[in-house]
Amino acid sequence: MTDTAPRPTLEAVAARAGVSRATASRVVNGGDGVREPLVARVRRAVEELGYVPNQAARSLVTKRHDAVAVVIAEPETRVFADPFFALQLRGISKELTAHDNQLVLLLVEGRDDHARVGRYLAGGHVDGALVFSLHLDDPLPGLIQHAGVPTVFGGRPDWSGGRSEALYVDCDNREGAREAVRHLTGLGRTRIAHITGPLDQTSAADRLDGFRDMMADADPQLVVESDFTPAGGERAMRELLERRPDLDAVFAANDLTAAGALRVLRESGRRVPEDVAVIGFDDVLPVAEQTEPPLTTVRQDIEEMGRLMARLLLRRLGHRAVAEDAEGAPSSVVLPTTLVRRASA
Amino acid sequence: MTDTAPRPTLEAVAARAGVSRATASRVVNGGDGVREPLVARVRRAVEELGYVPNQAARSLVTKRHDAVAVVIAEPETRVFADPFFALQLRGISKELTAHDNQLVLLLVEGRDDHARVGRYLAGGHVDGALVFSLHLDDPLPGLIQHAGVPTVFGGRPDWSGGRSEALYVDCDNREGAREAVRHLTGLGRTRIAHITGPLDQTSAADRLDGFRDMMADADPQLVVESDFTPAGGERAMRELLERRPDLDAVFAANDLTAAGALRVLRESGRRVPEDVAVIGFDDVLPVAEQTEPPLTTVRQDIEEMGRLMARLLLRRLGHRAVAEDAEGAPSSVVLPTTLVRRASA
DNA sequence: ACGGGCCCTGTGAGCGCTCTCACCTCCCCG
DNA sequence: CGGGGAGGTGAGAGCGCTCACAGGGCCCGT
Repeated sequence: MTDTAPRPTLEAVAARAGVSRATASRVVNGGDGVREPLVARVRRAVEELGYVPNQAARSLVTKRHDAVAVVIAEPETRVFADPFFALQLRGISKELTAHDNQLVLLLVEGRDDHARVGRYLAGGHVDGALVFSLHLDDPLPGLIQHAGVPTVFGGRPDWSGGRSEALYVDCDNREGAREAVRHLTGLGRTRIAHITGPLDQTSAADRLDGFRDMMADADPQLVVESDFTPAGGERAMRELLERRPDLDAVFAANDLTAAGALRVLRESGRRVPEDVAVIGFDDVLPVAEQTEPPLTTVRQDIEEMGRLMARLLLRRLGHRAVAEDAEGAPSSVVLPTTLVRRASA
Repeated sequence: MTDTAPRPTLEAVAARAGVSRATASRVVNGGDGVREPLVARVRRAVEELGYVPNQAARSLVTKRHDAVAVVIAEPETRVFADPFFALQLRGISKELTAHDNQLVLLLVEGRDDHARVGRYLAGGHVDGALVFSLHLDDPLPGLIQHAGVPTVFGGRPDWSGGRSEALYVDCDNREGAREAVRHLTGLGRTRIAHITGPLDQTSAADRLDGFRDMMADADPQLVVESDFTPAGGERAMRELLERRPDLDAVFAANDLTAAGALRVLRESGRRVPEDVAVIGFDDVLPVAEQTEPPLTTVRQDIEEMGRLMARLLLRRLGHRAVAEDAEGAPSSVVLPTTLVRRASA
């Protein structure tokens, strides 16, 4: 089956163009230092033969793979409900594609899987890795560190102390949260609740910190931990309503959670935003625009974050075309957030 | 930077174990035909040295890559709103991982991108491809055909005539649609509307066919084309309500569309399911369970479909471990659907 | 007790590419 | 008009692995 004729080699191209393999190679790799007539002849031979370089052979000698692994460590919960990763992936894909790098997707499914991923990364199959969604106790960073694979993290990784040189791209979760609360207080709300994300993730923890920055002496009852899912949002909202039926605003740690909260509020007969103002985080369009009422939320440019992650990694890997538009050593990036006003607050 | 010590080679392992490179290789690849004491010695050497085979060198001689491309050709619309692809990806990832294959993700972003993908596939970087979401006029199948890359499609590809040997995995869209309508008529509904998906996709077309099978002489006004998105669902529902305010049921081509329709119905003051029964398709949990009311829908096992696609491809590629549990030539698979009753119909 | 065969192990070639280095051509300057 | 140098090109090695094949030990049959 699939008995494709053997693909032409550089040798064949060289022969057809009447040059040496070395010259053919030079042309294929940009053609610097080869005189014009030869360049043209080789190019034509490539064309006619439909030559495509054998990446394996090339990697064998260059030790580069032009491939980057994307590690997503949390398929259970978020990935499939939240367009968040999909958007980042898209940004990453665009950037990698633009620089002729491949995207190898590694979905980590469970505890044992970490070992597999570690082995893979250590195996030197890819030039670098883009890693997402680390929980506090995640063994992955350690493994990666050990593997010595250049890495950029999506979201500030949490490793209290040490290894602070890790590169990451994040949005300013803390300031975004402050902005949300500021908006709520600006609306005259005083009994503002916060439904957090899983606090073993820095994004959730940072947002909580931002909330506390503004609400230092609020009733601790007004904060309840959740998990970034709609169902979790519902649960948290019910809990909140029970504890403090008089609350007049809710800052949910992400849009999905807000959607769940909104539903419970409606059930309970509250009007949004009249009785309770609700604000989310992320501005994931299909969610934020489709809630009832449409969600006021803190926007982060997710796709751009993906793009930046890829760009950072490529620079870290010394990719020429990427390095030129930015000098100096690559460093982590924290993007600003913006408040998007819709109807819910 | 990242000046990792050079990774050990097979040569090093062989030396340490006191055997030849060939024997070391045999052990690394399963150890058949090597006597026990040697196997153990080599294994230990591998362990101690932390040896990982160089995939590039291996591929260079075997011409296998143990990597499969996943091509998703529609990032604009669905991928990011619909957990559909994410779920399939997960199934695919699990299956590939189980057989030590890598997943190379190719997101196709536009017209020009097709060429890039075609080139990549033709380049022989991967052993096979899993391709999603083909529109009628998609050039991709042609390119792939041309590239001679073993491929399995997600969803029945549409190429009227020819190339019918193409492998695919799909659910029984037509029968699923019939089942939906059957349920609705069973509820005593007679003025049943259908909001389709984009009709240049076979899944949408097949569902429409199924609808027509049951509603042969329905008012053609009751069918309106949409695009599988919530916003599209809203638009379609409004249109429908204008055309036939007396409709008493809606079969939406997917859950997202149904969610949009539900919202418009509520706005218009209709009660669901009392005034209008609504049924979706897919049973994408975060959507179907979270609508108001929860959505009755036609379930397809999306993750399983992904798993099957991968398995089919692996068999097609002659993967031993996969071939054993199924005899004969691999053939396309059409999975049954099941009706999931919730509150909306 | 001896030869044939089988099983196991090692040797060597070569996958397709890049890269170093030597060589050769031409140009320019003295 | 000749020599030095720069720029262009080619030869050859070798990346790390697998695979065909050769060769050597051991067991069995007679």
